[in-house]
Formats: sequence, structure tokens, C-alpha cells
Amino acid sequence: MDKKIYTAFKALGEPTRLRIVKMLSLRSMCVCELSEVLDMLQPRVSQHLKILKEAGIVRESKEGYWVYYILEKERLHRLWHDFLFFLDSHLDKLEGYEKELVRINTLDSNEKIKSIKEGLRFKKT
Amino acid sequence: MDKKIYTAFKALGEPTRLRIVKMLSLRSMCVCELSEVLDMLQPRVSQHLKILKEAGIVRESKEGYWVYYILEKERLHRLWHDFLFFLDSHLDKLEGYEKELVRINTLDSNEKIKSIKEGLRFKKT
DNA sequence: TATTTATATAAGAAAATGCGAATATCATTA
DNA sequence: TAATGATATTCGCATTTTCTTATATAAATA
Repeated sequence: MDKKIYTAFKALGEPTRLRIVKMLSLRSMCVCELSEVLDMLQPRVSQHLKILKEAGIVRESKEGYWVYYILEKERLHRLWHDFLFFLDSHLDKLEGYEKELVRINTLDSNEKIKSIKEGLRFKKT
Repeated sequence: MDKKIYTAFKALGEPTRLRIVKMLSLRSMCVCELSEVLDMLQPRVSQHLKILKEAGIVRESKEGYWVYYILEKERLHRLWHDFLFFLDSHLDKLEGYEKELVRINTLDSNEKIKSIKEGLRFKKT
């Protein structure tokens, strides 16, 4: 879950790709249109589109010579929803956080750390 | 606007930082707690926290020895809101898209391209 | 089938990123 | 003021990313 999320954010977190996404928010375009509107070389556009496609942010539709790219607005909304779900989940509901769960519990019951902090807080106030 | 957006997405688009964000969604923690829970060296945690802080995703609160980091949930919501606003805006409302605006208009009125496409579409159907 | 057009991929160089180790800073306490 | 503990910063290195140039692939047409 977590990998899908950061992969999508990573895809959006790059200036060239964010510009491409913005253009596709206006309307679907083929690679040569994007290339012309953004004034970028075609391979550069194609490479970024590949990353966006793999992140699920755009999809392609072949029409004759052209490959049109379409912004997956629905997927964008789902991304944010998944991210919020991820933030709200308890660690025991998430894969890959098994060790963190154990360590955060030992942390909470670590009397030494607790007393140091309370000691400090006591002296400060 | 556009830079703030991709900077925030970039900050979220990295596995270590997403883990840190997840931990801070449970509760605020100081660097040493994050370091222990995530089993990472302290400089690594500090470096990532700096990036998250500069992206406006976390804020810090100094308490004695410790520096607690707090997840800025409000800012996260604003980020998404700004992103959707960015996607919905016309190019003439956005800075940095002046040339794109001109080129997309020439594109739309480019009769040569239009006729080629219509010709193709005609033959296809 | 050979050619043309649009797109994808590969290769290599330059820049950015993430990490660990060492060191600096800063608040607290002896 | 010196020592200690927590955090920040710096440095060097390995990896990844992005970009341009060159080349390959795929669809349409002569």
C-alpha cells in the first residue's frame, strides 16, 4: 500500500511531470502535442509519461499514428483517499510495520525514558 | 504555486519519509524516538525531517533536550486542495504557463494538424 | 514491401539524492 | 565553566534521476 503511495507522490513530485499533468488536465493530448506545447524534446516527454503511467496517473489510448494520454482523475482521488487511510490506520493493520509496532510499544513502556522526561519537565516547570 | 506543490509531493514521495510521516500520524515524536522506532541512525532521520519541514509537512517544537516533530495535517489537506485548484485552473490564471498558453492556442488553430487528424479519423471509420 | 510518421527505448553524461561516519551546535546540568 | 545528551550539519561515496542524442519499434500509406 505504502509503496503505491510514495510511487505516485514521487511521480507528481517533479516539475516536468507536474507540467505534463497540468496540460492533460486541460484535455487529453498525444505525445507530439505535449512536446510542442511544453517545448520539450519528444523522448523527454515520453520518458516522463512512462513514469506517470506506471504510477497509474495517466493512461494511454492509441489512435492511428498517435498515442493519446489521458489524466486519470479518478485515480488521483483514490490516491489521496488511500493516503489518508494509510495515515489513519493503526500499525497492526499495515504490512511492513511489524517491527515498528513492537518497538513503539517498548518505547511507550520504557520507564527510564519516561522518568528522564518527567524529571526534566518537573524541573522546568 | 506549482513549485510548492511538487516540492511537497516530492517530500512525500520517498519511502523513508513516508514512514516518518506515518509514525508522526500516531503521535508527535522527538528525533531519538523516531530513530529508535524506525531503527535508523539519527542523522538520517534528521536529514529527512529537514526536508519534510521545508516542505511544510511537519513542524518542530523544542522541549528541553528534545525536538518534537508534529505532523501538519492541516497543511496536508491544504496541499491537496491547492493541487486540485491547480488542476482546475485555466492557464491564464497560473504563473509560469504564459508560453504554454500561446502554444496551446496555436495548436488548437493549426489547420494542418487538424485536417490530418480528421483525414485519418475519416479513413478509420 | 518500402517509406513515412509518431512514439518508445537505449546509452551516456551531468546533476541530484540518500546514506553512514564524523563533527558541530545547542540546551541542560554538574 | 566543563561535561553531557539530543539534534543538526558536513563530507564523501554510491545510487538514482533527468536530460540529450541516437536508434528501434509500430502503425499507416505509397
